[in-house]
Amino acid sequence: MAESWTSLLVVRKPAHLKRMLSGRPAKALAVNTGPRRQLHLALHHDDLRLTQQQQQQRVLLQHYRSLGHMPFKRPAPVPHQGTESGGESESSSRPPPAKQQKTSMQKALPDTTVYIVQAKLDVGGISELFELAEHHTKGACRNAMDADVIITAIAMRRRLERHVPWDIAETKAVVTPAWLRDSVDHGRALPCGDYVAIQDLLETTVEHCPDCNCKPCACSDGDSEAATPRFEAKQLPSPLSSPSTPVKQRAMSTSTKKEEKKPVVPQPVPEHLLPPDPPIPTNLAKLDYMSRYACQRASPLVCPNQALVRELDIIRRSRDLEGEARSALSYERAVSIIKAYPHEIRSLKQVEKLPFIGVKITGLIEEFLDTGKITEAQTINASERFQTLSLFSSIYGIGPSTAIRLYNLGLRSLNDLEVYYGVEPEDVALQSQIVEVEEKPRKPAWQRGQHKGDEGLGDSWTRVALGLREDLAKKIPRAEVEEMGRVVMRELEELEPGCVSTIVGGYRRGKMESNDVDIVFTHPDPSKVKGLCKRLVRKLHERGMVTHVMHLSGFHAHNALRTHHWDSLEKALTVFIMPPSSPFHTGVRRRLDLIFAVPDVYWTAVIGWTGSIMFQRDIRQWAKDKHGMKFDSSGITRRYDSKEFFPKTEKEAFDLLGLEWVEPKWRNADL
DNA sequence: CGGCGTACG
DNA sequence: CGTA
DNA sequence: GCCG
Repeated sequence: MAESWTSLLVVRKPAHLKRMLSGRPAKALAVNTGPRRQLHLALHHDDLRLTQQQQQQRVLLQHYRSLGHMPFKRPAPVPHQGTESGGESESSSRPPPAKQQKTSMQKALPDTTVYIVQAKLDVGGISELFELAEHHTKGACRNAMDADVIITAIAMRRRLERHVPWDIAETKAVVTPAWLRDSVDHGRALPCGDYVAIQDLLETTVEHCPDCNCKPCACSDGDSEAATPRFEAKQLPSPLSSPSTPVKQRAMSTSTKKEEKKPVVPQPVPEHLLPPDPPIPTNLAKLDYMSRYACQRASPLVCPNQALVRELDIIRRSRDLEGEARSALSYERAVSIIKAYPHEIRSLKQVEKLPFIGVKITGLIEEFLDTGKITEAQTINASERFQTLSLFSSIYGIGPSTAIRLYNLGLRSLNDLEVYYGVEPEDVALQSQIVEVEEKPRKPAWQRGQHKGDEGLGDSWTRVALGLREDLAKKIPRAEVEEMGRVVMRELEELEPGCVSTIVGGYRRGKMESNDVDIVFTHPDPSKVKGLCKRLVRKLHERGMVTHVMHLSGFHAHNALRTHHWDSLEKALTVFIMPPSSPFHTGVRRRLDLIFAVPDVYWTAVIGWTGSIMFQRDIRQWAKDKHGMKFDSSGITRRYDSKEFFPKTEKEAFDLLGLEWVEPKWRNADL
């Protein structure tokens, strides 16, 4: 069913290239137009000898270079990083860009109000147009109806109709972005006929063009808020919380102040769906750092033995990458138990009694106590193999198995991967603009790869992921996480007033920087929730804030007798980009996960998505071992009679399982 | 020696 | 297999 | 790799 809007948008590096696409006719370009196809074929066979592979690689690389494009700079293969708690130093945490400089120059179009259709524009283009609009016109308005001129990169009527009602479009000049640029350059409105965006609208566009004679502006002043591309966002510099305090968002019951006509009383959100006020403190004395369950321990973000834990985690990651999942699990547990140990470890005796510390790991700790390091970890970390596998599996969609396969093929760098997956120089250039890719009914990865066959080498999905990596590798500062929450909430509020949300994930556990943003939503009225996820994603997508949808699922309720209610959640895994109107706009794309839960399972969803992974795992384990209950993010079920429990608050869920209350900031059971 | 969290695409 |  |  109409997945048309689900199409993926590939947006890249708008910065310096955006000018280039100005006059060009809007045109969708397939990612997979590969004159390079043949070249891939040579690589499709797994069974080629390795040396042969490497030769192929070399040939490709040479070819690549001969094209004269040095495929954009890559962040140096992260030597691994993260020092102490204050180990940012990333360029990512730069302050929000100062708002555009107010020029006092004469406006080229002082009486013209424009409406900018963001669809099909890349971020750079959007922000450029908004800036032009702000500086050189009367302003950009929020509703097409209020504008004199509509600016769009869309060329097809059907497509435009999704964003602007046709009958309104017929009363405006509808032009391409080039019109605004050129008009600004010329210091006056140019004839719109030359820039008409959609042929069907040529006549009306000419008729309503603000060139030559000055028509009265149609944009009502009543819409002052929208007239200048919003400054509201910066109003609230997020007094939100101290770094380690978890933050939940309240539904802003004050939605649209102008519309209060209906007897639809803005019914207050039920207390229990909001975070407890005052927050519930953790009784550390009741927790037990010796417990086998992470959910019974207090695990701080940074522990007294952080250096040791980091060494062990290197080994853990290595085991994971090498496919030794079980071994990795043991290291994970060891890390976890040490993370909760409240003192600096000075002697082996302190450690020997801890669970999950066996022979092997005791030995490693002993070495660490003696020498301050663990040789095995150092060796691993210094190895090309480890560094490369880490790098490869940092790409979304590439896990340990694929990483090893690629490594065995002789690939070593992202550049190699790009060649292998057929990212071409022209693609790189293309990435500055919008590229549409059909959402293909692609077979899942586990069905390809089964030895021989096509391996899905030219897999456009992986290419997209490669292109995104540079951005997604960057950490997200807390303040930006909060802004993302606000921005998304604002859109949701327009869609369905009265929603409640909690930003979960590492952010909620107090991390200063996050790798992604997870938000759990609900609405007091359960019937309002169904389909909301898709609707929100669609809206964000139309607004240009969601550029990719990597996964989208609705809930199947308790249908098949198979497994009961599994997934009474809707979730969307997306790529988000801050709108240009936000003071936090940087153009860096971020992973954003949206989870919609009916109110009954809201708090279990929040618990589940708050993590950490080990904490979550052990909650499940605890629920099973001690209570014969099954816990997951969509509910708590008693195993013998399948009775479901729906805790009304987060604390109630802990009570139900006989667990001491543990604040999110004490749930950092993983490194 | 079996089990290690669990579900989904 | 990869992701949450 | 560790536990029961």
